[in-house]
Amino acid sequence: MGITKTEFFTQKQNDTALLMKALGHPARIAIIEYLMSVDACICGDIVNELALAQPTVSQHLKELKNAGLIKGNISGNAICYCIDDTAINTLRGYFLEISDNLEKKKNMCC
Amino acid sequence: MGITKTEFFTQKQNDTALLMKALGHPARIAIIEYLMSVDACICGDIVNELALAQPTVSQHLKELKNAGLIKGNISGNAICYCIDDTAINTLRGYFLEISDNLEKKKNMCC
DNA sequence: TTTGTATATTGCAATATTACGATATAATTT
DNA sequence: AAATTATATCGTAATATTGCAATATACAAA
Repeated sequence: MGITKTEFFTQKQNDTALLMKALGHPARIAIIEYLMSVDACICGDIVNELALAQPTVSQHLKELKNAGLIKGNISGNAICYCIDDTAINTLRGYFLEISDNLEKKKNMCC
Repeated sequence: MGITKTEFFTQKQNDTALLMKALGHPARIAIIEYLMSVDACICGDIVNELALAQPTVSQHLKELKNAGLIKGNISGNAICYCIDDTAINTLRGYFLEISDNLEKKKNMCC
């Protein structure tokens, strides 16, 4: 059907999946990496950086924003986007937890 | 168009996006968390766990496997799936790096 | 060897995503 | 105010994803 059955999963599982999904496109990875590499962060720079059309970049920025991965401040007639550390820290914690867990039961399986 | 323009991004960006995308669905998050929670790991258990039909679960397992997030060993007429720590460590490292980077330039932007 | 059990594959309908031209909005400059 | 600049939204075509019934495969047990 193409429709995800979110009702069968926990809130946390759905939230985690949404965060990961938002990062599941190279353009959005590139945006995050670009925002990480610069101090100033204006949307126009991202459009120039990405080799995608401006509406496409705008759409990707919107998805990152909806997921809570970036935040945008209006700054004159431009918009300053930057990474939201809350989401990043959530994901950092998530993978640290899995990694620690795997470390503990090394060679217990497969 | 619906087709991702991978040629505009680096190999690493595309690879990272594929890993993230594989985790961008609650069923696949649930599978990873289930594999983490148990010592034995047989596909049938996952089907019982998930409230999704067997072909659907099989498809999600395939995607996780293609992404390198899990590996499967044939064990009799069942298959033993478990988490591949290499991919998890890659993700852990990725988010640690971003997190560290954000820490450094605290309040530099937005 | 037939029957059962476990998993994968195929085929397809419903829905979502990607990309972008055209256009809208909103602040800035002239 | 008109023109310019920066970004968002709309509409739409192409493609991808999700989910599952039906079926195939492959091993195990009787």
